[in-house]
Amino acid sequence: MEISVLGTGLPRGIAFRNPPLSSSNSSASPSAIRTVRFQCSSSIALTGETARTNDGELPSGRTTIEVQRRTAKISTERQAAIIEVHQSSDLDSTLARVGEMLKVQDLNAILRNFGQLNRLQDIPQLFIWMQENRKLNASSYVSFIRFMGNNLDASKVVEMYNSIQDEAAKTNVYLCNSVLSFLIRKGKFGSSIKLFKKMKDDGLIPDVVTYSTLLAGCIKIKDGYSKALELIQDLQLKRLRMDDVIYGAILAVCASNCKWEEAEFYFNQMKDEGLSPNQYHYSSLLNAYSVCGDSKKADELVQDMKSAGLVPNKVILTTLLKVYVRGGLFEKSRELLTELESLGYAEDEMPYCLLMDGLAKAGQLQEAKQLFDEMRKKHVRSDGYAHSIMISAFCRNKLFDEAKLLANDFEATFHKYDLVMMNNMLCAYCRAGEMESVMQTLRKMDGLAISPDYNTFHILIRYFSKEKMYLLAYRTMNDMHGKGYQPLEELCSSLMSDLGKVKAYQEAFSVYNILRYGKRTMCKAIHEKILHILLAGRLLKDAYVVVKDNAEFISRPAIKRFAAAFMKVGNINMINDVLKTLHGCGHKLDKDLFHTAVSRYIDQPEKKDLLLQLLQWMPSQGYVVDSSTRNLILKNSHLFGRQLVAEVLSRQHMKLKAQNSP
DNA sequence: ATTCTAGTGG
Repeated sequence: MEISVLGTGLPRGIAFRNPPLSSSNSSASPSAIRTVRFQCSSSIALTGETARTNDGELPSGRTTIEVQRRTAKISTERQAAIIEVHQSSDLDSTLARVGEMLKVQDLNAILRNFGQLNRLQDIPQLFIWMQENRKLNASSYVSFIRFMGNNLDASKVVEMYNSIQDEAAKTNVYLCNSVLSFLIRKGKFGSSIKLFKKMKDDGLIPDVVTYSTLLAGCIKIKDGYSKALELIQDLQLKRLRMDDVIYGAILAVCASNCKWEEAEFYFNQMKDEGLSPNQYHYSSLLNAYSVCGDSKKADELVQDMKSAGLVPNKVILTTLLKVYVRGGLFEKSRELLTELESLGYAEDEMPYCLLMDGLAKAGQLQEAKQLFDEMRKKHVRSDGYAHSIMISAFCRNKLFDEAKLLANDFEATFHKYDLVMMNNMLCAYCRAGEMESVMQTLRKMDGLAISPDYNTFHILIRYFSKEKMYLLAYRTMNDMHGKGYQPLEELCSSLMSDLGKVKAYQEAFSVYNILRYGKRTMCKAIHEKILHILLAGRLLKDAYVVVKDNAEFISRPAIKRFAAAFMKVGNINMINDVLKTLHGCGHKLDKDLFHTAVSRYIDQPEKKDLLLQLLQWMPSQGYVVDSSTRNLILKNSHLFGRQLVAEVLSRQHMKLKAQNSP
């Protein structure tokens, strides 16, 4: 059974990978014919009699002869071994038995066939055997990455690439391109650039495909345009010519970075160089026009394209719709949507979503809802985006019950979730006050291993705060911070106050620190705010840190409150430090502070050294104790050594006289 | 023999 599947599977594979080779195309290039020849030989090697009887699938006579000659070269044992591996139910033992006989290209052919048949268990098993037995080349890696695709982890692929010993494979441009492309598909643009540099150091000579691969990565990153320019520069330095795919990529980068003028520039430049724009180029330029909502330019471009003999396809017309929507031309958008419907281009939700979202954001929520209902009545295929748009639109317009109903409907209808959808639903449930649903959604996220992002955390912290669950809000914020997200200052500030109100002083201080160590600039009033909270909680050591670091932003009365509190109940070992610091910050210390400090020392005579230090320091800064404090000291001078006390006090007295005499 | 370019949601 599998043999016949293979026999028809391969030629289809060729047609898919190499569109110009389809049977309708009579002008295949010599190199293209080579491609066919090779594919057919492996097809026959794998299929034996079956494919040969199927003459209709084979190309011209000359090629057929070529195929027969090649087939003859393959020993019957090898053919048998290939078939055996392919049909094996226990790959490892089969390979152990007959693997020796197989050549790398045989194994590669089997690997590709496994890929085309989507035999996802067998691919890695065969590949690992090939690795362990060193029977693989660049092509093997390429096929492995291509067919395992989404099932591979980015870091694993990098690891695999780094562990390649074979120098030729390691700098093989196809293999490098395919690794880079894989990383970019996984959203790891940074890693791909890093790896690209390393590959070049190791001897890779990049080609235009390498550059179009990397350029494609610039589409989805911030500041992608300047990164793209660097790549273009690099490419020109290497004397590589920009081809149509490169132009397609840079146009897409321009569009996604809101650079419609630059897009126009590249579009004209490619025409000047004699390249004819295709649907990709037109659609990217159109997309660039959608940024500025310039429907006039867009209409002209579509005309231009038609005169060039191109028929606007689904993507072009959908992008045109996007331009109209961005331009606020809802009448025209409606008409175009109807046209899309009649062309069969509105079978899934995308064009509806574009218009719906545009309407909702333009304040026409009712019209958006009508379109949503209309879309559902027509049973338009949906992955839930339409729901997502309407839920967030309802939330924006504070129609939380409607949002909640739609979130419920989503859960009942769809069973595929992503982070954005989860955030949307959380937002709806939170704003509608549905605690049970909130918790359920969180559990669901956990189960699906969808990790929360910045928005998720913000939604939750706001909600928990609103419900007066401040400690939960605090724990959530801590979690957020631990995951590397910096919460908004206003959110921190209000949570800090709320925590203070429920006497969670330590937690309030943690929130303050999250803010303080995360941001360079913050509202100056926040320091005084946390100071009051810390004083209320008698967290004087922490309060001292705040005062010391931010004295310039704290009002005089607040500093005084802090000083008084610290003298009264702060750590006795730090009293002198605190006084010196406050003085150093330009705050004049009043007599009551010294009185309280001295009383503390008298209560704990073992700290006599600190008292003497204080009394010695005072006159050097122009301070003297008042008479009641002086009497207090004298009364207790036996505790500290009469002689010493007398000396320091007389020094203060002389200072006082010196101050008063002129 | 293998690598690359276009349109949605917070």
